[in-house]
Amino acid sequence: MAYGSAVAVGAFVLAWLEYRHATRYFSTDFYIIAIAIVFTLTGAYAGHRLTRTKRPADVFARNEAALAELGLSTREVQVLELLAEGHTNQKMAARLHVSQNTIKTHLKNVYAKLSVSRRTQAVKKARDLGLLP
Amino acid sequence: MAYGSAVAVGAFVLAWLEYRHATRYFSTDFYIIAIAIVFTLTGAYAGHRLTRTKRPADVFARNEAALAELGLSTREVQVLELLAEGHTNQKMAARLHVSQNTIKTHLKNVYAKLSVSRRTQAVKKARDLGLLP
DNA sequence: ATTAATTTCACCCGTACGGGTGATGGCAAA
DNA sequence: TTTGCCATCACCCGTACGGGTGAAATTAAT
Repeated sequence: MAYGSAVAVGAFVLAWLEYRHATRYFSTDFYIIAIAIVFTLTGAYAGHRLTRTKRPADVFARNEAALAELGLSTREVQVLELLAEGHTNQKMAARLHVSQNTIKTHLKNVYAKLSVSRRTQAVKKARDLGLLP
Repeated sequence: MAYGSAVAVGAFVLAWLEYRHATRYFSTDFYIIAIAIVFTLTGAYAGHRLTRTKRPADVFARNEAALAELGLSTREVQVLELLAEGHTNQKMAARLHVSQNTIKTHLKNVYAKLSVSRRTQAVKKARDLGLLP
């Protein structure tokens, strides 16, 4: 890839410099310094390309430890996710095919386990604990 | 720093090699290749150190473009931030030294500008737009 | 100087939400 | 089998919240 190309270019430059070297047009020191500079830059570019972290495909990993410690059930986590999406109790009920009262019950349990009293606080705390993206 | 040290070491190696070069112990090609390798590695290290992004101290950069496009005022953004913290209208009012009615007014404007109707939705949308961390 | 945007505040109304209590059936572990 | 957790649902009560309207003071731009 890019590194290979860079190495190829470097090799070419090296060969070219050696050819010129044979003509004794410049001093040996000049060639050595030139080579040092060229390869430093080549290496810098390669180092940059090869070691930079790839971010885009950043996948969320739920903090299962915190989840277990809090004792949140699967249903409660589902409600928590819908909560973070900004849904009303009504829409959550529709989404999970249960009554609003059931949603309210789950929410109360979530609030209790997260030690909060309002939905925005629940979302924030869940996010801080790594329970939500 | 690290780059400076690397350059110093490289310079030393260069000097050392030149010294040895004077003795004609190895061929010129050997020195050139050795220098190429050393500087490639030095450059690779420097390139890695200098261009890698510092993730740990990841600073949040607000999406000013979206902010301007939505026409959110500074006060409205402040309320939005407190909202994301999970505060009630009462606490927001206390924090900003204004009445709850003022907070409610700001919130209404925020909702209108974000095209949402509830606080959790506002927080989610603001986050998606890069207005909040 | 007039206009426009911002910030502040008030009142009313209706609903969404939070808190408490209690109840049912299922399912799994002790 | 009994104990405990989970999921489901209901009712009540009170407050927080959302929506509408209106308005005054301040500041910035025209």
